[in-house]
Amino acid sequence: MELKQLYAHELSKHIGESLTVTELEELIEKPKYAKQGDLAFPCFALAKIKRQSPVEIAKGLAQVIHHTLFAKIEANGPYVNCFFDKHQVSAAWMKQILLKGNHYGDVQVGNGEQITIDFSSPNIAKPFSMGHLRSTVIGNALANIVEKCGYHAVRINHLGDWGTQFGKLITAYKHWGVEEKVRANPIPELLKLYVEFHEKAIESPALEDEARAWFKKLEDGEAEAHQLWEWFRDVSLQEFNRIYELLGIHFDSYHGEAFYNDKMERTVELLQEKGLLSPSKGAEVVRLDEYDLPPCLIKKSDGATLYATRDLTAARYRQDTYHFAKAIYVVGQEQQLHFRQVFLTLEKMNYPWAKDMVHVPFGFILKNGKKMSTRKGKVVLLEKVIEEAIELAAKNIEAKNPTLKNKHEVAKQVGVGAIIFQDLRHERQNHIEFSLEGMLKFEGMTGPYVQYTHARACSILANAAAQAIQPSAIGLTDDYSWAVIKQLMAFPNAIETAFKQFEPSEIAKYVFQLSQEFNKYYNQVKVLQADEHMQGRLALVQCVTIVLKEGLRLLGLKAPESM
RNA sequence: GUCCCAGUAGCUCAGCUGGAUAGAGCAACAGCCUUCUAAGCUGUGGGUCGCAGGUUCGAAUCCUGCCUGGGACGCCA
Repeated sequence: MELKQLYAHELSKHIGESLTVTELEELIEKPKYAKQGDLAFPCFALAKIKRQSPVEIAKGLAQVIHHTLFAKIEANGPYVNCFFDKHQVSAAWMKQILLKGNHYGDVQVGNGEQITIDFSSPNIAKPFSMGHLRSTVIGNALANIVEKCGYHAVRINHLGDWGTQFGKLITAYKHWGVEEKVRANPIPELLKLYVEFHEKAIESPALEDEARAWFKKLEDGEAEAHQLWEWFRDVSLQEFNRIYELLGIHFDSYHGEAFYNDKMERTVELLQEKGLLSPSKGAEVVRLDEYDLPPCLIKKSDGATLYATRDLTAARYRQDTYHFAKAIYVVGQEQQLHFRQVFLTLEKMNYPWAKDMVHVPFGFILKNGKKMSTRKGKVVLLEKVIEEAIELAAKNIEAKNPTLKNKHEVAKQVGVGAIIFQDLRHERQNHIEFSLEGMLKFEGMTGPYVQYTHARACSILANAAAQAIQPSAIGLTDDYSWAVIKQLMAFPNAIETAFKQFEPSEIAKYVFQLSQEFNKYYNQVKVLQADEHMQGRLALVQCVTIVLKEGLRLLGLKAPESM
């Protein structure tokens, strides 16, 4: 923030060499209360160096600091509080936002380098549950944020499309499957078959052998096995795509586990060549004793590879293909150990890019304080919840704005927005207690609240345009505008923090706060009132729509102009 | 047993690299629509910041120990 630099610079002129400008900048903070100004410099550190009372130092500094952009410098106890010239600063910032439009807040840390983001990654033939929602929504937001920061995002859906379960699935299908049923209702049918297999296998263990045999055939590329596998994969993907479509999320790659099958051997060879492999209880592992970690398992005792092998292979493939500057994995926190092992193994393989691997873990969705179990069939289906949210949004529109055009589209945007926002407003590491109620809430800290704020603002702009009134970045000085301006100024900062911490909730919190300030403003100030400040107020409103829309976009929400 | 994460208002959560009076949203109660969309705004009540020590001018924030909850810990992913 340039004003902070400016303040640090001005302070530095009177402080001398005891603290550098950057040190000062780090000390300067944003006061808690508006009465305390726009920036505050606490004098404790200085007091220690100069062996003077901080209160005295503050008093002294307050008297000597002057700048045209500062309206007032005030000593308040041990703090030197700085008040900006609202007229000048607000005019300048509004002008900047209007000029940059949706590029306001762009942060140039990246320079077109690629960042791969591995997220969503559902398992074929299994329902898309609430649990997958987190990875999907967080990953997508991170991809948007990363792009906002100057990188190129590669969205990768690492599908769970391989493994012994396909042997079981094929076996079950051959015994009890009906093609038409699967075709009509793929995932539920396939899941039913999968469950049936497990039930029957308890009584007739021969099924397990059969399943193993089918999986072996699949691995050997036998025609029928491969054809069935491909079919299961296709129909599952079609269902997933329906959900991605609803959520407005797309991927650049669907290379899942199966894709790496023929590339695994090379990874094992490389590990061998580098002398990292050691036998252990019949298996092949990479020891990580020096890190005080359990070994990374590469090959089972029967010679088959494991998921660590697959992740190592995928990492190498992605580096070769995309030359990523960072490779992000949006995967649940229960896999933290696994990723540490994989990343350290890459490091032992001497890949310089091993340091660019990052696991972005997130908490579970809990039900009654416990992890939701897929096994017990008590899964809540995401699609159902989305549909319910859309329906509720439609009902609201009917009640509150029945003449709205494209009702259906808006209902979709609002319903989906509620669900995405409900997830992203929480810090990703925290567990989330599953709450249908929470996802179907449109008031308070919700997506619809922010969308509604945006729509209200748009409505003012539309009314103004109808009267041929143009916004103009004229300075505003009242407290309500100023609160909004300050919030607008904080946008780039929110983005930077979100990027540095891989934390979309920073943006969610930000757009909510901006909405709050704007709604207060809206309630207190009549924008379209013909006086000399009207065009300035209009500019403020327009800035708010720009920033809200862009913030929502980063989170993956649409911003309808009316609702 | 070892390691990781969390414990703030009745509920769900903020609180930035320690700083000035502990903050929202739900829920409860009381107000505000002849005026730009009331999916909004205003007000009231509600907190030993898990417990105990320590670091210092100052700790919800940093360190140690303990308690509670969740998770991970070799052939599943």
